[in-house]
Amino acid sequence: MIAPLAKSYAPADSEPEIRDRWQRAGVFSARTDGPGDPYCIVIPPPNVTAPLHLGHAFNNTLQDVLIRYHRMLGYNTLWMPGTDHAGIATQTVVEKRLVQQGGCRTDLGREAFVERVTSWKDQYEATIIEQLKAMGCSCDWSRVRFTMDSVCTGAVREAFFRLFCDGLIYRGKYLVNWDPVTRTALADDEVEMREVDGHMWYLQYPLVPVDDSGRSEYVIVATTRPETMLGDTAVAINPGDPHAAELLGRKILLPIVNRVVPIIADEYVVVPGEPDNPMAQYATGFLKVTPAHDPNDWEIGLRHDLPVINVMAPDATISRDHGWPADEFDSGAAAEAEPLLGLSREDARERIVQWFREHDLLADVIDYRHSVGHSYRSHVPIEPYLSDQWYVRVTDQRMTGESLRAMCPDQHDGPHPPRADGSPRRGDGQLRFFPSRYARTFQAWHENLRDWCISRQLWWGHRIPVWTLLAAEGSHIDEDRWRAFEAGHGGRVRGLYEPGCVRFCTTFDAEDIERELETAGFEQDPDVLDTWFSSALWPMSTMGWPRPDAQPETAGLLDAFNPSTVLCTARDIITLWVSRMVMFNRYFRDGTLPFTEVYVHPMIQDGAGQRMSKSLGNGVDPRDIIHSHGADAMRFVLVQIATSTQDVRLPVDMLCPHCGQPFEPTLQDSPAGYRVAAPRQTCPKCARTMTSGYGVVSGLAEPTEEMPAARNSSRKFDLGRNFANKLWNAARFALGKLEPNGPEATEAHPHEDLSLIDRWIVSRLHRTLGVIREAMAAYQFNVYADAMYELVWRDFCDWYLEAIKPTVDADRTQQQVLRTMLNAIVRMLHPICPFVTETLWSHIQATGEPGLAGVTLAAPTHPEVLATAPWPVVADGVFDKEAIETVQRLQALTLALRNLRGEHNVPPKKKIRLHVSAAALGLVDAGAGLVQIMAGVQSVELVSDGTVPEGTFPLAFEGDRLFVGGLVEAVDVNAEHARLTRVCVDMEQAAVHYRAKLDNKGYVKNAPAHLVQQTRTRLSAAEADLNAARQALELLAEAGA
RNA sequence: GGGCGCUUAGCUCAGUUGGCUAGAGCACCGCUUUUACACGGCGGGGGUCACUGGUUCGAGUCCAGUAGCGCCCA
Repeated sequence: MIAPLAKSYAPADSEPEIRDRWQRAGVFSARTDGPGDPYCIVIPPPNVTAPLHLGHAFNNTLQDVLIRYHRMLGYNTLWMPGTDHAGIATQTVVEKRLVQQGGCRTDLGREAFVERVTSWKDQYEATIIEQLKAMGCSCDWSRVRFTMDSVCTGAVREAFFRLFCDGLIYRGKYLVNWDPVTRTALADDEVEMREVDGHMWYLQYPLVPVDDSGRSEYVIVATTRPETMLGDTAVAINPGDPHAAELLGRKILLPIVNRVVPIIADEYVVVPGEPDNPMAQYATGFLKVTPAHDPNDWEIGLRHDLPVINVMAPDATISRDHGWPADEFDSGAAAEAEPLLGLSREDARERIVQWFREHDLLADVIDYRHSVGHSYRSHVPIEPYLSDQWYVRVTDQRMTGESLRAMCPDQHDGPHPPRADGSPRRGDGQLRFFPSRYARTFQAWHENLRDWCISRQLWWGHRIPVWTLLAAEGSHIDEDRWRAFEAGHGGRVRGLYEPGCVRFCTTFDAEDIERELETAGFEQDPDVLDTWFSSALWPMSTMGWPRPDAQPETAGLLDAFNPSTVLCTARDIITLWVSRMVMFNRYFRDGTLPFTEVYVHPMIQDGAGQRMSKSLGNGVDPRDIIHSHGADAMRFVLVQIATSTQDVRLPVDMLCPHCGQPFEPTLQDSPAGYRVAAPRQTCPKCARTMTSGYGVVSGLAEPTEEMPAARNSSRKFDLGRNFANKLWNAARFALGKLEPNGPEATEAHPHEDLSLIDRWIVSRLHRTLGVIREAMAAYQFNVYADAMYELVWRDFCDWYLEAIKPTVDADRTQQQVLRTMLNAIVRMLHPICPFVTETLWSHIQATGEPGLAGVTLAAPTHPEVLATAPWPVVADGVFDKEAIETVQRLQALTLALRNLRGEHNVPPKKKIRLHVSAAALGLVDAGAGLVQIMAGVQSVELVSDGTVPEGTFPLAFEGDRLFVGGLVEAVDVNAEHARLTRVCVDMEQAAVHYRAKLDNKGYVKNAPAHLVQQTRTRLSAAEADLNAARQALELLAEAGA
């Protein structure tokens, strides 16, 4: 019925069938009325921009481990899957393709373009889901969400409307990262900082004279962007500057435009010669302030209420039409600026510098290397550009205060900010970070928060649900009429009335109102919302908020699973995302948190230590690793490298698609300055060519039949593959030893009746379960993986299976221990390696009932599905300290004997003879044959003191002298002399070390008594072993003489 | 400039309240194709725990400083 196991584990033969089994059984679907406490994880939704790479595989593997582990522990689990529309990123990739094909977004039109992005999204959403399934993720696949599907859209509309009604959304001026080529705003993370060789220009600005003495006075400002001087509205000086007192209150006559601007005092200005500030060497003490074209100057402008003069058009040419006061031209003051109009930023800079030079106002120019933000799309420098944007007032105490108050008190530095009404609220103090240091990042972010600009000049995203009517030139808007309109629609629409302008925000499902508005001449805002707006709602929107019962798949979810248990993410997103989810969930759900724990895991880097990224082209597709090593191997290694401190470097190989050989790819520097695999690669084995992942992503090398895209791999995953195979073969062996058991086998096997090695392995099982329990409570994934490696490979395979080989065939009780151990091990490994364990499960089930006194392995809810099996429970009484200690001593003796065998090159099959003292004989007897089996010992005889058995070598063990015979035909005196000398040196060093400790009066006086005693014991053991080895050397000398 | 990390064997990394002569995997060197496994078994070599100082009976671990690397924020 069940085919015998193949000689080695072949993941590709198992994985598809196992996935089908899970799918058919439907065991990952959550039930809101399920038994057990809720345990819920909401997936950080991957972008639909591109397929997942190993960084995502890492993130999701850890989530799956948590989910599977808690499912087996009996929690009512939900892992909510889904994807993110990723506004600008996705729009950019699609637009890039369009341009490559000779098209253009604006030619296509908004609707057709969005359709195109949607089909891209459909493709990659499917790919991502397929990747997650291939990895074995046990998400609830009946509930997949997308940030722009109808349910999530409903949440976005509701949230926006409520914030709008509550006065938390407003419209304002904002400096955006403007890309003048594509004419859109960019998010901060889409701006690439690049080191640029530029200049620092020192410009002289004349002071407006205070008297008519005719004396010329100047201040000198330093700038890297002289062209922005056209928009200067002040010159700032540090209030601590010695010159401040005499200059404050004076005015500057701005050259070229002849604008009179004040000298103001601001702390931001760097004082020349200031120690510990590298900028001080370039500073003049005077800062030109251009609020419309520099973010820092914008802040200064706000502080001092300065005019804002924008001197550029959206294409970054100099223009008088976008905020430059007309009277400066009308009066003729700015006449000298007129020739500059229409020039590009670069040309204007040249002309302006030339003007200063000609007028003898250019004090100096020096070479200056600095970092400048560039558009990652058009690669031109970003222009900070003033425009109208929508904001969320996150600085409001209802937002940022609630977020800070959510932090658990021991992770919050100082007392929580008080709530206005002083009353405690649900969710207060419940949010905890792992590792705890990330709480500081979270707190610092909120304490320095600025309002959140949520509008984006894009087409792909949630369109802002605001309709605007502007009064026509010279006419008025009948405000009363629109107030009546608002009142007549029962709270489904909300107005914002400004002079010459009415805006309406509508709620979800208000298409009738929207049509009415459009008929009346209102236009919907063309912008879309920042992607993070919908992401911030993700823990609620996926569960159907605000109308969970409107569709069957979300009914009841919100009450059952919000707050979720833990959010798993990398640290780069704590501020952008975690904070906003906390603010929104608390705001909209009466203080309820989106999750109570945040686990921040390390980042996966490539072999050069660079972060793995979709756009960089250094990402490795998890399907490549699944192909080369199997999903379990990948997962095991990922879990094992999930430590709490270090990012993980992953050297990446390429696999030749022609001959299948792995090799290290040739690297080169990309234009953005990263180490990447050259687009075209040649196989060192077969000399044929292929394209790299970077080649494909960058478009520098299109894969063809002769030059296909190569898969990646990494030797890092060999460990996992070997481990899965090891388990497979251990199971194969064990299954061959197990006779089907009858009802009698499920009877209790009293623990004290078991043999030493059986008690030992069950004790190791008990201890391992404890280690895993503690590790998982603290999110120490690597400890879990290492504990399983140790239990399976070292304890179970190396010792237990070898030890029972001579006895297990005839010993039904031992078979029951073996059956129980195998069953427990596959359960315990299942969360990390679900495929190989699930594959073995049916075979293990077929051998009968597991279980021992004190060891409970309850039946799965679906007998054929290991994923539904309960976690093993081992009673504390089963732990046998004596068995652990005795086996440890026997292992030490075995190791000493193996070492001796190794030194003398004794063939594995050759048996040796052991002559021991009474004390050692007791130990060997307690082992009931363990040493004999493990060290290839044929006979053990008692030897009386002082006699040396014929043809033997002495061996120091626990201070005793044992003798080993049958090692070799003829004694190699030199080799043995060398070995014994080495033992003497080792033991002497040890003795010296311990003696020094004990000679230290402070140690004996202050250290805990048990440690001092331990040191004494170790000293005497080392001394005894040293003596034994010395005597052996003497004997050897006599024998050699 | 501020914040958070990191520096331990040739490589990639563990080492949780200070306490075994500092560990693992890979790589390397021997031996080994033994009826679970060569994706294996057995043995071995290999480290001034970045550097300097301090606290302590005792420091890879705590404190201060120095150097180098990385990330986040400005």
